[in-house]
Amino acid sequence: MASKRKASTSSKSSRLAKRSASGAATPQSIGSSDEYSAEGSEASESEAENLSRAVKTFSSDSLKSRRKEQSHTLDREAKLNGISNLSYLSLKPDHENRPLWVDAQKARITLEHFSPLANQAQDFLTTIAEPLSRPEFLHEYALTVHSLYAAVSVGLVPQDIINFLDRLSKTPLPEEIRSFILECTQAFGKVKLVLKHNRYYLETPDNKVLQKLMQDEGISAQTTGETAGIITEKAPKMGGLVIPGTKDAAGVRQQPGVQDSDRPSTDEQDGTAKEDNIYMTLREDDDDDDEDDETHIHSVEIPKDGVEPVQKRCLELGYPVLEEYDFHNDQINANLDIDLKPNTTIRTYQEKSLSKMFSNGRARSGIIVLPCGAGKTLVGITAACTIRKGIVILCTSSMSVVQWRNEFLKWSNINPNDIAIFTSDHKEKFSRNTGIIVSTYSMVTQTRSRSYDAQKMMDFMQSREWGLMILDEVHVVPASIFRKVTHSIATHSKLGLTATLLREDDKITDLNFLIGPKLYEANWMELADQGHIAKVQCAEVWCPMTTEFYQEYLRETSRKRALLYIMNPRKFQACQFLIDYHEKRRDKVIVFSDNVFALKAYALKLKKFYIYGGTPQTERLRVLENFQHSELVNTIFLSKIGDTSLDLPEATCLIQISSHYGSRRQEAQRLGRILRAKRRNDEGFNAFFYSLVSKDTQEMYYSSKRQAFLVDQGYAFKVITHLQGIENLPGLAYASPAERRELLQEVMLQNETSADVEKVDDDLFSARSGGTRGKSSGMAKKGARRTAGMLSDLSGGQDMAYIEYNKSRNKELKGKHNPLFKKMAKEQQRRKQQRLEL
DNA sequence: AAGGCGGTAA
DNA sequence: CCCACTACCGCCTT
Repeated sequence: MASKRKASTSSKSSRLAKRSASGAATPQSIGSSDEYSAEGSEASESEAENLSRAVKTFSSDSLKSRRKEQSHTLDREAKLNGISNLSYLSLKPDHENRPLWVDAQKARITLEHFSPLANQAQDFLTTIAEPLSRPEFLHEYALTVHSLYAAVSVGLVPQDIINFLDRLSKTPLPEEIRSFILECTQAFGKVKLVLKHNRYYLETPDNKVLQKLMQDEGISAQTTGETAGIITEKAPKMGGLVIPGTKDAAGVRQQPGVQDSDRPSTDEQDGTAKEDNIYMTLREDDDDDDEDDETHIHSVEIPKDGVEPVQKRCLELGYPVLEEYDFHNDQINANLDIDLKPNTTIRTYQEKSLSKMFSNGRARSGIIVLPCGAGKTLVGITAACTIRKGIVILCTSSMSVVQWRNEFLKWSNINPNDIAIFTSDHKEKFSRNTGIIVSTYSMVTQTRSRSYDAQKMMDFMQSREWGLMILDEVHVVPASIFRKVTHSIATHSKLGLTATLLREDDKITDLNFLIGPKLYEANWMELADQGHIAKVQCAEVWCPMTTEFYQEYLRETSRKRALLYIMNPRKFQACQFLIDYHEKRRDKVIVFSDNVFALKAYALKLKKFYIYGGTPQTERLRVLENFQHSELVNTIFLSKIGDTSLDLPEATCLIQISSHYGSRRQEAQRLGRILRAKRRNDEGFNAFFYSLVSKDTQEMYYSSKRQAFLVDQGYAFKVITHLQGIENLPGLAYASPAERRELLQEVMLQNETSADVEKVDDDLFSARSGGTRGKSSGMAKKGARRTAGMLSDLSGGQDMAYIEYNKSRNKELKGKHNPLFKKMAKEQQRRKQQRLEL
């Protein structure tokens, strides 16, 4: 649940370990300033200062993470000798067959991923614990209050969890863990919010709990009035409902509408079956235990507008309210005529995630976490096809609104008239008595005056009851405004979808009561191994600062430093080289830059198209279209517009040149842009992800922070300190000190006048002929072509103490000018023409 | 079609 | 600890 994975010391340490392991560089090697001496010694003093700071950063990090490392050491030793360092506990005789280590003090669980039982264990662990890091061999999980909450909410009882851990642990389950689980879970899952016959009920099998809650002023205040009073009735028998693990467990299968062909292929079913066995055996163990408690349920009705405060209050009291929707028995809301198309197949993990949602025959609210490109949309659609009531879908941008609608039409048999779009320029309604509405968060949460149509539409949405609300990119919801959606529209259940359930603030835990617990989180590496998403080679390219730039860097206030390390000529060269290399491999390259100035500067200098916020819609589309289909456009530059709100074509290589904040979410999201890549190279990678980092600057720190999430997902970042052959790249930019000085001046000028961005835009590279903002995106005027010829002048080249990365590359790196430029020039002409005509 | 505005991330 | 700061979004109005 609490996917609040701050870039914790633990992740840092594992990252550091990885860096050293890659053999390219260790933190210590930063200390050797030899590399810089070639370029002038006057800066060396301040450099040394900076270096020692860098070293200090790393070492203090490693100090902080000592605990983690210790635990790793324990694990390693334990693994090697078969002797437990958790020596206060005795190993079970057959411990070798059991894959789990349970650390009672930290409530951590370590899974030996090489164990034959690992797969079964992993499924269960992701249900009951928070995955901290999942590299190749040892996976670490944390048992937390939130993760146990999630476990209970998908239908596990405490004894399930204890039995499971006890069974798979190498040692007898520590008493602390046992009591921790019992303590946490006794209050969880006891209270449910159920919507029956259009009324909300707070429901619990434990009358004492309800009594206790009713004694709370905040809650009783909401339940007085004509609806007051506790109702006690017999609990519905599990009749049509199912428990996790039985062969009907997957909610999708209960639906008669879902065809047999939707079943996973046979080998996939094996996986499910194994998982079933675990559940089954566990169930047998405790079948009798919870029988007596659950024969009666006690409930109290809550008026609609009381739901939100009660929910919040219950959480504060330690009784988080589960939301479930008994859609089978909802006679009030009209059924929606929708099914998956017969030939639609759902992948195992998609089915698994949905089975968490529907395992008891009701729809429970919660969050499903799948990496980009793993088919989140199809999960949402299948959920919609299971519930088959009115559906609201909320997205972050109007672009994805259109995509969602298209996906619905593609995967389901929904009548196009039954699925309506509600954005600023589309205000449709569905024609019949129920249907699907796709909208944006901002449309629904609009605080200021609405246009007449929008108001009418909102009234409509609020006047009726919806079966399911799908919250796309659900990690945005904790923002103060967006969270309004969770109660401004009446909906029986909520499904949050996201690839990266993390934020740099701590609001992510709010999702627990705003939407529900995390029902499922996929393992990126596993999906990559199964071929569902691309295998990505991640690399961090360390670019030393040139002397001139580093001097200014040290002089500047932190505010102005960013541009210096982004515009670092060495970084530019690395970027140029990588683009060249990957274009020759026929890769499609996307270059990301947060900084718009740098974005333009890079793109114009390299004569590539770029898209940023100010680029008009038509031009964006044209550039993307060309990038996707034209042989001539193989590289585009994108601002952070590409992070979210752009429907990007498939790329196979991604280069990040500026990323000066430590946003793990952004990093993951960007990586997601290449997860759909299909083509495979000799080493088995589909795609490449480079982060260009200026050495010995703040960027190093941010970069490691940003990578924390991906590292926890099991990605290894290779450190590259030398791009083999870069010195010989024809037309290498900024090869001469004069050019670099010129660039530096431009950067300094930009820093001076950054207030007046427009002005600088216009004259800095004189790349365009006036016009309003955005019109320039595209390319430099023809004629600015740089020629090779500065190669002899590579005075700065030898100071790059690079280590070789890949020997086999750039055999064929003989420059040949791309006809792209001509084509771009034509394009530019045409655009100008168009502008004149308009 | 463009600018104002309020909103978000970090 | 909170706040930087910039770039971006979508919606509404003109």
